[in-house]
Amino acid sequence: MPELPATRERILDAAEHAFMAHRYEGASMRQITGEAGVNLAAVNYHFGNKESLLHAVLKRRLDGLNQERLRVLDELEAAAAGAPLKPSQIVDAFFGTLLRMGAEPGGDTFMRLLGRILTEPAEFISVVLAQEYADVLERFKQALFHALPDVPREEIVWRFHFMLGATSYAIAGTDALRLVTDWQTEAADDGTDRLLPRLMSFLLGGLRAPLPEPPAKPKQRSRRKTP
Amino acid sequence: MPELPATRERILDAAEHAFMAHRYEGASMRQITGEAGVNLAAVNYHFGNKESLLHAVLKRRLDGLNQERLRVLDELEAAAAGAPLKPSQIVDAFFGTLLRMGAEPGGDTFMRLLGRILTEPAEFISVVLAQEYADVLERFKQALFHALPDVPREEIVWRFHFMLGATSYAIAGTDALRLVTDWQTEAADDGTDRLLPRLMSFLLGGLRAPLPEPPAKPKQRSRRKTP
DNA sequence: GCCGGGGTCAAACAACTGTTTTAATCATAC
DNA sequence: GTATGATTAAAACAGTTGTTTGACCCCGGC
Repeated sequence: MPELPATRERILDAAEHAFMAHRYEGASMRQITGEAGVNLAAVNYHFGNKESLLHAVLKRRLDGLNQERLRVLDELEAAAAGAPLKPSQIVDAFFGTLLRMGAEPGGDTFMRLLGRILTEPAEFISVVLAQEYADVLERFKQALFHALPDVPREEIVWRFHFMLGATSYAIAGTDALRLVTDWQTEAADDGTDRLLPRLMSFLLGGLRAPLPEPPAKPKQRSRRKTP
Repeated sequence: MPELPATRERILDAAEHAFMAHRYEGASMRQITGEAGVNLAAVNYHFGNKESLLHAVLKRRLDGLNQERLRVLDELEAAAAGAPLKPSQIVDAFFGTLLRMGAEPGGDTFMRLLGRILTEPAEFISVVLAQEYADVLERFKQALFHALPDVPREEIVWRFHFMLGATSYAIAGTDALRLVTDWQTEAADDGTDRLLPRLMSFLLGGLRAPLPEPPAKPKQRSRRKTP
């Protein structure tokens, strides 16, 4: 193969960093191309437009991440031989694989980018992520359904949603919420190796929490809320 | 008092909606003033600049919310007479009060705005929220410290962080993650009255989860990770 | 030699950004 | 009535945005 075009990768790296630092709309093409050391028109030449650039940035890492997630899940299910998995195994295969990717060189900036981009209101991002995530999310949902047969599926979907939110904040709001919670004295710079077990125990505790009382039947307890 | 200037409130309402829909940088002054039906220069006349407008939008609701949160906490602590509160009481006073504010007319758009704005990388927003949140967050942290005396304080701070993330996603990502998790069939439009008990049980489960094993001592298990 | 095309470059494009300016309008006080 | 201060109006401000243009370079094939 001929020498790989270095500018494409440099644009992707710079864009990943800029999108992480300033979000999609806040990161300008001139910032990205300036940081990459390439011409302004290079990104339009190689990627078409800004949207496709973000798509390429996400796809570059998400492909590998989701492949790895499915591989781990396949391995677990093969070892279980039909028996339902433990919830902790599934949660670790999904969220643990994500967080461990942050330990790789350069993976931390992408993790923070991912955490921030999930709340973007731009529609095309959601569409991209839906395409990227659809199959793997379905697989993990089914695995959780089998692992927790006595929990209503609707409840599992909700809790999966909550777990996504907690994880996203944990990796994205590293500096945003540091101001809010002002814990500069405690637990500031002890990397992600401590974050992983903390987050995992929180997620599992939430996932296996006792079910909320069925809401629409107020005949058991007649507790009225501030009438 | 003279007739309250209607344009100020209309600007605030329109800005709240626009900031919720397009975030801070994505919402333009012309969108806001156009939606409010006022002149473009009106916002600069009444608020100075765009940053101060966002500050006013947040302050208008956060003041009442935090006052209510502190009031509920005061009431609980007065009723307990020195005894530590139950964690569920504290969590409900903080997050339940927030979610119940979403049930008020117009409160839902602000809740979604709040959930999205917390991950903004712009510094001044974090500064504003730090000023706004500092005292109430400290009060609730202390309450949790007393309620969970055998849990390390560092761990409580982390889990408070996780709870913030899960809540933020639950209220902000109503449409963003609906695409990802494609649950259009299930639990789409049964308002926030069902969300509250679901989220509360998840948060409490995560808050009271068993502590993670102390991480920095790898002499117990010699499991090496993919050498 | 020359030709062709992938890649880079500076420059300009139209559209949009937040903000300011200046004039016009309004209600109220004298 | 006029004067006064607060609000609104249209227009222009300087700057940035993403994208496009057309010339330019370089390198392998003929």
